[in-house]
Order: sequence, then structure tokens, then C-alpha cells
Amino acid sequence: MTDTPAKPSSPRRSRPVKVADQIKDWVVERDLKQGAKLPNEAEMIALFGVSKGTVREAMRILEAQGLIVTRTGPGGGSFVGEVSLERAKSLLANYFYFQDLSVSDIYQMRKVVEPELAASLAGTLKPDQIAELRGLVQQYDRPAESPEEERDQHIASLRFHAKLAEYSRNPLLAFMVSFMARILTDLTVYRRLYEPHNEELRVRGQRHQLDLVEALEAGDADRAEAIMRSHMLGAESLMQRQEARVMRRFIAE
Amino acid sequence: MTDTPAKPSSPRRSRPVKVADQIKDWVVERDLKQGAKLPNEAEMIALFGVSKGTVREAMRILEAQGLIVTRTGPGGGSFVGEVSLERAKSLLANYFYFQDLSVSDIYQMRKVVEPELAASLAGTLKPDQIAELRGLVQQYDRPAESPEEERDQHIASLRFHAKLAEYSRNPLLAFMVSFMARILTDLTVYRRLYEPHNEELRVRGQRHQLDLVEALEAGDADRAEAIMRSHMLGAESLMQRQEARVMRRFIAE
DNA sequence: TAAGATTTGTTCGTATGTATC
DNA sequence: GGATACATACGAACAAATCTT
Repeated sequence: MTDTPAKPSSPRRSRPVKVADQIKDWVVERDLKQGAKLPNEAEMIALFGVSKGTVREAMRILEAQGLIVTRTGPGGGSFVGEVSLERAKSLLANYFYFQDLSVSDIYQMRKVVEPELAASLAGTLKPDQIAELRGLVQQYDRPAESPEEERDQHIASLRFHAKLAEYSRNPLLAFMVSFMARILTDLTVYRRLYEPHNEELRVRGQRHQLDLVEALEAGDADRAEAIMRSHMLGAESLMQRQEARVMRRFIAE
Repeated sequence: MTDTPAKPSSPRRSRPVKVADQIKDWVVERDLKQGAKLPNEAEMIALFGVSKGTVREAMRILEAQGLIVTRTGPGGGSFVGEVSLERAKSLLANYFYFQDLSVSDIYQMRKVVEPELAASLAGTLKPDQIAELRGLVQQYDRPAESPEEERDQHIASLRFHAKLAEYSRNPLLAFMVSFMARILTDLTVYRRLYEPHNEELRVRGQRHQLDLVEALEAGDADRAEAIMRSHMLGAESLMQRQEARVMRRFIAE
């Protein structure tokens, strides 16, 4: 029912996995919302006719997917918990760990998605949101004086994009932009993926972002889109030389 | 190390979760590849100084994320297993279950991503791939004679897009397109999300796809992009009236 | 086919930890 | 601080799957 169309001869499903599926069904049937309480361990044991260990393994499966959260103590138990953005990004990052994702792959996506986001945001932001964006841009207002500062500036600039994503009313667009910002951030942190210093590019990047905020404030969608497109081209050239294959490690949590 | 920058006061981490993290670290340190064998249960117990139940719960966590697979019997055990495309899509779908994702949200994304995919595919496909695409288009060569057939045609048409994604050399682009095709397919299956029948639109859609294959074969990127863009607009209008909020159920597996 | 070896799968009893009242 | 209600963890035993001979 809630399963993908029909696995041709399942490879084998252990009982905990089955129980996890049953619990999902149980939740869906009752249309439980975030925060709703699930039966406790003892009740689960009775409900599905399995032992405590099996129930616990099933719970861990659901927990790992972010579908439930568990608290101990009186009034504790397991609860429906919506999958957080953070967890969703981590789980997807694990997938790309095994793919051969390059920086230019990411930019091929960014070049089309970020301008669309910018365009759709024009004229929809509240003054405090505009202010917050301007605040982020200020964080890299001056030339970096050390590699560490340059790295921090780079990360702050990615936070600018993540913030734009946050303001979007389209969850899919928001997720994709936020996800790419995270991958690039991780890359910056773990791989020193920032340039041998190029002051001109930094200044131009900052100019772009300030102009963009202005266009967003003015509600000029076309201009916002154009600026973002140009900004992406600049950023791409900034990172292009980095041949680095992106994902070469597990992403924990 | 492999964790996100630094959780400010983690809410509490159960022992199985810790062990799961330790196992991830263990794998990363050794740079184990897909198929590599992990220590068996007994060794894990010794290695981390926890009980069997705890080890098993940790394993279930990793399994739920698609990071390991487990087999019984001699020569069995747990193995590093790359996260499959299917699982990644399912896990992400669970996130959007809790978001308020609309059909037009999906199309906002499709309208920019699918043309980019089409453009990048022009001139890169082998004859058998071209043939396979043509084969898919043939599956909705004639007017549907029943709602069921119309649904099947709609699904086949989404398979066309999924197939294009499969041919892409950009894993990120490929994933996004495939993911959207899956959501729309689920929607078609579970919610009868296909139109009250509009023969003209069907014919035009098919025409688009045939022209697209031709442009891809000829290596005409601009034309492929333009056709896809137009195709997306048509498909959008086809589904537009469906106000349906997309995700209102768990996606199992 | 059958038996044995190996490894995960499942259960049960018990004890401990944790948060609420 | 004690009682209560819950999850958490351990250990020993047994079941099932699968490979080898």
C-alpha cells in the first residue's frame, strides 16, 4: 500500500523492517500528525506479536529516517516527528557519497535553480528579511587577511544563499538550494576549497549580492534573476579550477 | 569529524546511535568501498564493548539509511552497500511528506531543470539509447480508451523523463529529475491525477517528445532545450487544475 | 540428499537509567 | 526524596538462513 509499486522478489525482509513498515501503516491509517504519540514498547509488543528487541530495532529504523523521536521517562515514548531539513540533507548527502559528483555538476544545477529562486523571491520579502540578508553580506565586507578568514567569508556567502532558500515558499526549490549550499560548505570546510585569493572576484561577488538584495526589495524579478545568473557564473569560475570530486566520505548524523 | 559542524548540546544520543556513528567512522577511516565486509556481530560486540542488542540496533540504523546490507549464513555478515537511487528518493520523499508541496511547486522546478538536462544530453546519446527513448514514446501512440489506459500512458510519459535522467552524466541533475518523475508518478497512481481526457494535449505532448529525441540525436542542444521548455509548459497546464497537495502519506521502504 | 558449520535473527528475563509527579 | 512510568541495555539461549562437504 504505502510501498513502492512491487518489489520483484524482495531480497528478504527481516522482521524489524516489516514491523517498521507496519508501524508506518499504523500511523498513516490514523493520519497522525507531528507530535502524536505512538504506542509504547509493551503495547507494540502486543500489537505486532514480536519481542521487545524486534520492536526496538524497528523503532531505530524509523528514528534513523527521522520519522519518529523518542523520549524516556514518564510521559515519554515515541512520537511522530517531522523529518527535519537537516536530516533530509544528510540522508541525501549519503547518496551522493557514492556518486561521482563534481563541482561543475553542482554549478550546472545552481546556474538554473538559483536564478529561478531569486526571481520568485522578488517583491515577497519583508523588511526584516531584507535586513538580515544585508547583514550577511556585511560579514565579508573587507578583504580577508588570512586563509581562515577567507574561508569564513566563503561560508558566509553560502549562508546568504541558504537564507534565500529559507525564504522561498517552494519547498522543493528551497531544499535544492539549501542542499547545494551545504555540500559546498562542507567542501570548503573539509577540503580548503577556496581560491588562492582573488580580491577582484570577491569584490564583484559582494557587489552582486548587494545589487540582488536591492532588486529583491524593489520587486524587480527580471533583474534579480539576471544578477543571480551572473553571480553564479562568477562563483563557478571561482571554483572551477577545483577538480575535486565532491563526496568521498560518509556524512554522519 | 564526520559530523555536522558541532551540535550545540545534542538532545541526547542513545548508545545504538553512538555505535552507528563509530561504525561509520570505522568505515571511513579504512576508506572501505562498496561490498567490503564489516566485522560480524561478535566482533562488533568486542570492538565497541556493547551488547548484541545494541550492535543490532546500530546496524538497523545504518541499514535504514542504505549504508549497509546484511546477509545471513556462512560468508554472510554486513557489507558496505551504496545507497541506491530508489532509497535516496524514498528517504527524501519522506521529508516532503511533511512539507506542503504543490504540483505547481514541482513544475516551477521542472521548468528550469528539465530543459537544462535536455540541452546537456544533446549529441551524447548512443543509438540504442535513442532507440529506447523512441520505444517509450510509442507506448502512448494512440488515444487512450479507458481511464486506466490514460493513467498508464501518463506514467509511461514520466518514464521517458526518468530515462533521460538516467542517461545524464550529472548525478545531481539526474537525481532531481528522477525524483520529480517519481513524485508525479506516485501522484498519478494514488490520486488519479490525470486529466478528464484531452486528446489534443496528448498528441502535442507526444509530438514534443518525438521532436526532442530527434534534436538529441542531431546534437542540437538549443533546440532540445526549447522543445523541453515548451513541453514542460504544456504538461504544467495539463496538471495545473489539480490543486492537490502532493505528499500526504508516508513513503515506505 | 543430508549433515554440519557459520552467521544473522529473535526471544525472554532481568537490571539500570531517566524524567515526571 | 520517593514512587511511578517509561525507555535503555545486557546476556544467555534458541531459531532460521545459507554455505560447504
